[in-house]
Amino acid sequence: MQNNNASADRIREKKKLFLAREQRIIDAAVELFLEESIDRITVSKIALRAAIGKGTVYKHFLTKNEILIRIILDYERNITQSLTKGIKRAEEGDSGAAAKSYFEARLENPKLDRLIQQLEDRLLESGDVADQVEKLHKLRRSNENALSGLITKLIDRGVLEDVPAYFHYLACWALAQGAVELCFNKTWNDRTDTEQLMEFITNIGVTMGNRGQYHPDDPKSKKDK
Amino acid sequence: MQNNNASADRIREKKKLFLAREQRIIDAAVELFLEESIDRITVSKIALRAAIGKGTVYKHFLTKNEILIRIILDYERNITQSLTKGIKRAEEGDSGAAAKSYFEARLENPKLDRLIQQLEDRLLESGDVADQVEKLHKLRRSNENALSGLITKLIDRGVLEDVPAYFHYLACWALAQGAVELCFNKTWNDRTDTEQLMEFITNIGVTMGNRGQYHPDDPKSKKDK
Amino acid sequence: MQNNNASADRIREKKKLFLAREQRIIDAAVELFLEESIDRITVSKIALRAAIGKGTVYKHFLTKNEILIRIILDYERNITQSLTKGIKRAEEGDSGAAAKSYFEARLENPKLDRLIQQLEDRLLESGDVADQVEKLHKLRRSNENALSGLITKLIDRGVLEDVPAYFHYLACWALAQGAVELCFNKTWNDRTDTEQLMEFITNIGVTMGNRGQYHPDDPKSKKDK
Amino acid sequence: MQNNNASADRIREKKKLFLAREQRIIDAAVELFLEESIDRITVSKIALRAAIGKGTVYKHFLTKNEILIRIILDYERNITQSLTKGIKRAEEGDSGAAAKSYFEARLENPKLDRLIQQLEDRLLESGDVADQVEKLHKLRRSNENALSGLITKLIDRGVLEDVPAYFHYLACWALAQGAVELCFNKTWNDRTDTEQLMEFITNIGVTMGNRGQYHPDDPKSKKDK
DNA sequence: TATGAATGAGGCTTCATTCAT
DNA sequence: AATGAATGAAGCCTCATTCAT
Repeated sequence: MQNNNASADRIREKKKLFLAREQRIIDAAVELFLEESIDRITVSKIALRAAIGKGTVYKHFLTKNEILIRIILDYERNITQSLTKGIKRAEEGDSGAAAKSYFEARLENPKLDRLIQQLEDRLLESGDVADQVEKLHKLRRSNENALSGLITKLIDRGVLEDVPAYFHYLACWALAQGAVELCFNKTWNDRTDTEQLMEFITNIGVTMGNRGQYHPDDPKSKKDK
Repeated sequence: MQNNNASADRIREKKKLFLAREQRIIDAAVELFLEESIDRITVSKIALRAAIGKGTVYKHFLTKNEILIRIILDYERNITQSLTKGIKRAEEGDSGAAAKSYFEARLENPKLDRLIQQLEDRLLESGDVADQVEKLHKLRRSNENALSGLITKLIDRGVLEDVPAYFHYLACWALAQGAVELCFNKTWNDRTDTEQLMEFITNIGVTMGNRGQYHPDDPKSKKDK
Repeated sequence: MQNNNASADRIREKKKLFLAREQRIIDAAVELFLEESIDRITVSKIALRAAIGKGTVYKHFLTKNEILIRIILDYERNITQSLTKGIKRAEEGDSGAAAKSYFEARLENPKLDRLIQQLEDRLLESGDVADQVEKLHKLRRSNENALSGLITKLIDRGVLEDVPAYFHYLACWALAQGAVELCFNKTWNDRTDTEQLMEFITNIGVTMGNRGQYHPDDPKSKKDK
Repeated sequence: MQNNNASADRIREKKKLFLAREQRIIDAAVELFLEESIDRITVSKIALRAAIGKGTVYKHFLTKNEILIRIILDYERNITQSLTKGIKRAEEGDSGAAAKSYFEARLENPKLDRLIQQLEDRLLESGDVADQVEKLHKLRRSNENALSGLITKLIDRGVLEDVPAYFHYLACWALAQGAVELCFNKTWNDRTDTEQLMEFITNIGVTMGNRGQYHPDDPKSKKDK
């Protein structure tokens, strides 16, 4: 009995170590990706940074791409959490809270957010890890569902423009995506007041799609304002 | 005399052929990039598609990256043209025309626009062709200057929010950038009504930053609406 | 404890194997270089001859040139050993021993010696591996220093002509260099008595620079003999 | 008749231009080889420097190697001339004149002499242009013959050691070869008094092989001195 | 006749992945 | 179980030579 306990403990202990090491790999990879050009990060370098053998990496991840998708998923889960909180606050009355939370989460560490986008580009093009990618899409769609209800209510209450709910959500996503890109585009990123600019954009994100701004097929819409 | 003319003609003819072939290389490259993962397009494949020898590519471009930057510059010049026309119309009275032109140009062929962004990412990370990249940035900054005057006037006339002119421009850039990304992000691009969505976003782009939507440091700003 | 020992043993064993393989690469390269034109030896061929994968070569040497410099250094170290012994014998009384040892070492395998010279030419022109080349020069200069003392003594004893010590050393180097070249110059190397010729030259090397043969600025010097 | 003359003139004129251009190619090649690493000189660069089209080079030389062998032959012919004069003077009484002329010719422009050696290395290894190489060897052997008579006389007169005549010639060649190498070997060529060193070596070349310095198979020979 | 654009074989190097220890 | 040496496919680029104009 005691033996069983002891061995069970040992197994649990090992599992914990194993998971910790897995996290070390992920962390090492993210660190390196943030430091240097993505193309120049090799599995060797990741192993070195994680202070384990190259072969060991392959005990945790079947391919290099599995590391990438894992990084992306971790990040997306983080975004989801923030968004969930925002939705909750929005349902409690603060109509812009969801969008705000979303923007803040994505702009909190724009460099990382951009990295994720780039990893995603590489990954989707490569074609493998299709099942993992599907997971990512499911996660995002679940966010969408959570939002849809909220947005529909806001449309009903006349706060938001009456277009399909996901128009609002995706416009928001697009602006956030672009804002992040903006932060790191070499053409623009020598501005000194990035912070205020991001605030400006966040505000646009929060108010865009509000009623009174979009009047399809109505040539007089502009006069209405 | 006749001889001179004849030989001059021949030389001109040759130059034309040479340039035509250069364009064939570019076209072949773009085609392939649009068809398949960027990483998987090799100089060999480009040459094959352009129906020329691999070595010939290097008569036209010093390195593979020079092909990429050339594609990007060609595209950016195209955008610039559209924008210039839009600015002109805006100055003739249609205040939203510049933003509209810009969005339309970038969303006309979103797949290509997205390709350009991705090529740029790759290129900047690679580090070489720095001088060509500088050209690109100059082109973009010249666009910015052209816009600044217009935006300033619109701010003075009270149409746009009173923030630094480039806030408006960059917000616009960011939304366009994100919209393009949206079109091809695998998570979202199975929608059927992408066109209307893009119209929705374009409209946001045209109206965003208009007065009455952004009230920094004013907690009551939302009530004002 | 036993485990530790066992694993330490295994590690040592591995290191030995690794070094053995490195030597195999070197040997294969030298073999090939001696068999065929230097230009035609590729990394692929070396790997093939060493019976390893092409990529493995790069685990041992950063570039192809590193293989070359390594061959050169190995050879130069060998020469240094012979020379050191010769200097020792010279200091024990046999005044010509140093020069003799040097000539014998370089003429022992003239084909190899010539290969080394050619590799060096290629290497210096290529420009990289500058630091390794510096090592080579240091090695040679240390030989020079070892000789300088000896030569100075011989000058003091009136055995050698009173010119800067390195005149003697470098004249010796030059003759040896030329003798090697001679062995393999296609114009001359169809002689049948190369061995006696080399003996003749070695003797010149041993006696050249002896007093009574060089009288700079002294028009009567020839009469003195 | 006049027509014939005129056309003959034109043909002669053309031939002259053709030969002049051929020389331009040779000169351009030598210039470039002296300026930069041999490997880095391409046919393109040579044509550019000679201010003609690349294709035109191939009207004059069947392959790149033919340019090399031509440079070598031109140089060797030059050496031959100097040597011939030296032999003449030697036969008029100045016994060391031949060796002296030879050394002076080869050390007059050591950089060029070394280039020739290097080109020869490249060429012989490459295997083609065998017939041209044969020409080179013939030229050298004819020099040898011219010398042999002289040397035999000097041996008979007791000036030179009684060994096969070509021993003397080849020892001389070897020392000259090595001296040139010495001038440009990176390990040694930071000396400041190269000129005196070369004078020292030339003197060795002139006196080496003189009677009284070489006593094969005679253990007492050293005491004789 | 002179040209130079076109060619493509072939070189060096990188790196994800495997597997014996 | 962890390791890291070994692998070889695949990429980019060079350049001697050809040939149509």
